[in-house]
Amino acid sequence: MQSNTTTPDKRQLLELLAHSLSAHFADFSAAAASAGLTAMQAKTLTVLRRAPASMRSLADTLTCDASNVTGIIDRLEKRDLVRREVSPTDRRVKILVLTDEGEKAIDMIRERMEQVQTGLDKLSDKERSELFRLLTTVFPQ
Amino acid sequence: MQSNTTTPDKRQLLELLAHSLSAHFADFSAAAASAGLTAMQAKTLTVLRRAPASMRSLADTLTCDASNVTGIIDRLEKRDLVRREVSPTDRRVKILVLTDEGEKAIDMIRERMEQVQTGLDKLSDKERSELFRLLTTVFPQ
DNA sequence: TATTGTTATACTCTATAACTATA
DNA sequence: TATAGTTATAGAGTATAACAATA
Repeated sequence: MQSNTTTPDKRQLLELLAHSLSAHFADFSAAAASAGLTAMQAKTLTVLRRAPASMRSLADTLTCDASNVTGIIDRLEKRDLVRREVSPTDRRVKILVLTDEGEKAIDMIRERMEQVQTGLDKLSDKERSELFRLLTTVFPQ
Repeated sequence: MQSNTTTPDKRQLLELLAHSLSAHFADFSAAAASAGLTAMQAKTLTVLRRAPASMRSLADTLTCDASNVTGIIDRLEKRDLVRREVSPTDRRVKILVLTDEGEKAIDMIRERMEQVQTGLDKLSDKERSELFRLLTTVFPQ
């Protein structure tokens, strides 16, 4: 079986990527909103779900200025989703830890995403592997 | 040649999509910033580059409330990148048209994106076609 | 001296609700 | 009445600069 379409050029692929990622972001925002969170707050919880982090390293991961993280964490801490702890080795550093409620919130959002993103279910195992490989090539980790 | 990796599950694909989204958005924001624009302003110019649109339809395309569009267009119009015209058929409707300078700005950003997104250059024609097909399947237009 | 985190400031984006002018 | 667009308001994210505490 052979495709009868011509190879898409770089511009077409960029437009499709923009559209696809935009759709993904809309879904993520909606999933976050279903837990009463913004996309940025949900992303922050996702990062801290993997491992606790300092304010500094969180700012690097979120690629935003450190001054922004203060406000983001303030709002999450006010809702008992995140806890600030003082580092035992460097008293300047705050270690950010997810509370049990914070873990529950991000796990719920992640489940919601798996329910909503039905497009991925249309792919065969072989196609999933190929999409994974291609995206990793285009956006190296 | 055969891959020795197992098929990624849905969660892994979702995480990769999130990572790709972040990387692409960071690149787009940087490209927009190089023209002194925010990502939202650049996206607005991208939409209007295809065809003029009313405030209402632009709000639908940007998936935000109509009240936001007023401010976004205010700022773009103040810099002579966009022009409001009154619709000849319905005097309530404003038609948004890109100025020559607005066209120049978004074309420059698009060129910058093509230079920056070098990941796509790593793909063969066949891989580009396959990525296009897979993304269209997962995120239908 | 350098780094971590915070505060102050200003701007943009966001949704909601109330308003106007047209249809 | 219903729709298109605006205004007012409040909250969230953003960068910059200045600051205190600690290394």
